[in-house]
This record gives sequence, C-alpha cells and structure tokens, in this order.
Amino acid sequence: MDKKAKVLEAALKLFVEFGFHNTPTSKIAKEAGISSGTLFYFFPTKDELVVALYLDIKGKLGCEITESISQATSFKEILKKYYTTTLDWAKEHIAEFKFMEQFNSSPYLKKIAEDEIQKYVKPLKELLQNAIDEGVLKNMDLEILFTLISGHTFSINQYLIISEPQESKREQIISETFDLLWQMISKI
Amino acid sequence: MDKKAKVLEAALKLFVEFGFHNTPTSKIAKEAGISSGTLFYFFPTKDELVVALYLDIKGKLGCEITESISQATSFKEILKKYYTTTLDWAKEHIAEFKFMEQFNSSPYLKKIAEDEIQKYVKPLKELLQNAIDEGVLKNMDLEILFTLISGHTFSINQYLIISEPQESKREQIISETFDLLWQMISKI
DNA sequence: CATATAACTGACTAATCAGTCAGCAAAAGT
DNA sequence: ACTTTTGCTGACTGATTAGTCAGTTATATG
Repeated sequence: MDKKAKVLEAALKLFVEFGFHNTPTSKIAKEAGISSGTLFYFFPTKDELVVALYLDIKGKLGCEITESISQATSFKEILKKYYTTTLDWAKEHIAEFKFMEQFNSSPYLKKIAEDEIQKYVKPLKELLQNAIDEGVLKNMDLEILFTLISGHTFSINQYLIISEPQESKREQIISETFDLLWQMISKI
Repeated sequence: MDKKAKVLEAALKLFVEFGFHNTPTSKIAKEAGISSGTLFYFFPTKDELVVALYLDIKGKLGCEITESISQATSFKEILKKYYTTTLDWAKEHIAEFKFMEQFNSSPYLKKIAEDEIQKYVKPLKELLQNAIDEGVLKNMDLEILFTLISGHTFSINQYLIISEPQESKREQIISETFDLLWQMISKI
C-alpha cells in the first residue's frame, strides 16, 4: 500500500542492476506499479529520489548497528559487534550495500550535507576516542584509526559477498579477520 | 595533436566532475576541442569510451607499479614499494583515481573481461603466495590476504586525498600505516 | 452530507542525447 | 599526377527522458 516505499524498493533494484543512468524514472514507476506522476508527487526530482534512497538505507543500517552495540560491555566487544553486525547486514541486504557503494563513489555524494554523513559515524568515533584515552587502542590519529577500521570492514565485506563462503567458513573468516584488525589497532 | 588522447583527457575530467550520466558526448567533444563525429570515429559508442578510459588508466598505473617493484629485493621492500607507489601515483592522479573508484563500483565493471582485471593483480598475488610459502607472511587464504592489503591501501589513500597533509606529515602517515599493515599480515 | 485536502493518474512536451552520414581535407600509396 | 585511405567535420535525427498538468479518485474533516 505504501507507494513511497514501493518506489524506493523499485529504484534500489533497478539502480543496482543498471546504474543511476540507464534507469529512467518511467521504469522505476513501472517496476513500483504506479504512474509516473505519483513518483514525482513523492520525489520532486530524480536526484532527490536518489538521495532519499541513500539516506533511507544509511538510516536503517545505522539503527541496526546502534541497537546491536548497546548490548556489548567492553570496547573490544563493542567493536566486534559493530564489525559482525555490519557484515551480517550487508549479507542480508546486498542490493543496499551495492547501491551505497555506487553512491559513495559518485558525484551524488556532494549533494549530501557533511553533518548528515557525520551523524552516523560520530557515535563510533566517540567510542574510539575513549578507547584511545583509556589505553585500549594504540595512540594514533582518530581519523586514521577510523579509516583503517572502515576500510578493513568494507574490504572483507567485498570479499564475503564475492566468494560466498558457507556459513561455518564465513564465521571463521569474520572471526579471524577481526582478530587481525584488533591486533593492528590495539595496544600490545 | 593526438585527438584520441584529448578525448580521453576531456572525458576523464568531465566524468569525475559530473559522473558518467550528466556527461553527454557532445560536452566531451567540446571539451576536447573536436567535433562530435570525431569522438565516434575513435570510440564507436559512449560505453566503449568509458571502458577504454578505464583500461588506459589501469594500464598506466600497472606499469608504474611494475617498474618500481623491480628495484626492490626483499619481500617487505617490494610490498612497501607497491604501497608507496600506489599512494604517490594516486596523489599525482587524483582524477584518475576517482574515476577508477566510480567505475569499479558501477555496473560498467561487468563489461570488462575477468582476465583483463586479473592481468594487473596476478603478479602481486604470485609474490604474496611466495611470501606465504617462505614463511614471511602469516599462513592465510591468498584472496583474503590480497583483500586486506588492497583494502588497507585504498582506505589510506582515501584518507590522504581528503585530509591533504603536508609532505612531511604525509610521509609519516604512509610509513606508520605500512608498519601497521605489515604487523597485521607478517609472521610474528 | 458537503467540502476540502491529499493521493494518484497517464497523456503530454520540451529538451536532450547517442549516434549517423554525406562530404571535405590531407596524407599515403602507386 | 592520380587514386585511395585515413582523419575529421558538424548539421541532422529518431529515440528517450525528466518533469508537467489538468483532471480523477479516495480520504479526512466540519
């Protein structure tokens, strides 16, 4: 019934398959089972639809992570939760992840306000700063630390999506690569 | 004089600024200072132009790395050369890197044959396998190892491009993050 | 029940785009 | 000197596209 959600769903599917270009609004409307006019009733321009889809997905992932982190106690546990939750979410939402990847490395990214982006990374950065101050992590530049963790997570995610290991193997890879990450950033 | 090169140059500039879409062939031709017909004389379709640009850039980076690696002796030295050369090249060719990033996470990637991609990563993978066999690196899955190294390099590169540190600071970051990478993958 | 507002339609359009083509200019070949 | 090939032109076109709008249906409100 919620046609706005239907549009986002259809747009996601088509954008991932064909790219932002090669996905006319007419096809999105058709895929969503609505008229072209309705699409523009909800999203005044195609650009706004693309950005809205990005923020929608980013928000959902953000919620998932925030929730899963809340249950952890030690910093190492929190970070591992962050790591596994991100990878699990990506596995269950491959299209969403591919879309975010495409969006992140496109000129569309510039259309989003800086604080809109920071909103989702700020909590993690604060946790990292605390861990540095408490001597849990190596004393390094916060931005570099954040970059290393995101980069590691992102690349292992790519690997898991491409190689599609069996569940037991997958868990082993996640656990081992987390240990490698932890070894790299933790104090001795 | 070489109009084909002029087209690639103009396309690179515009693709990075506006994306593949929002960059009509007419504007590429104008930017290159040639007629629309000439563009299609060299590149029968827009898609072929995009792919040709990608392979052109990939080739140039590949040459640079191969050359710089040839001077190194120990494996650690080779890997450091690979790391620094990639980061230095990216600094001097920011547009090229942004374009490759955009291309890699777009549906265009599918249009390139698998062996065309492997051509550039095969030499490094062989070096990595040797280093594992010789006990220099931890005994882990080659693909995961490769993923970790590329991911690390890529993310630090992103950081360096965004934060634009001074040359001395930059060298320090590169050296320190390489040590972190080495610590993560080397045996003890 | 009447009225107002919100959700929705789909034919339409102005603009844009990738790609064509007939032909010109210059170099290369014979 | 003549012919052929290659490089190059730019006006043109058919197809496609984002976005509009006049009007319809559903829902809420008084």
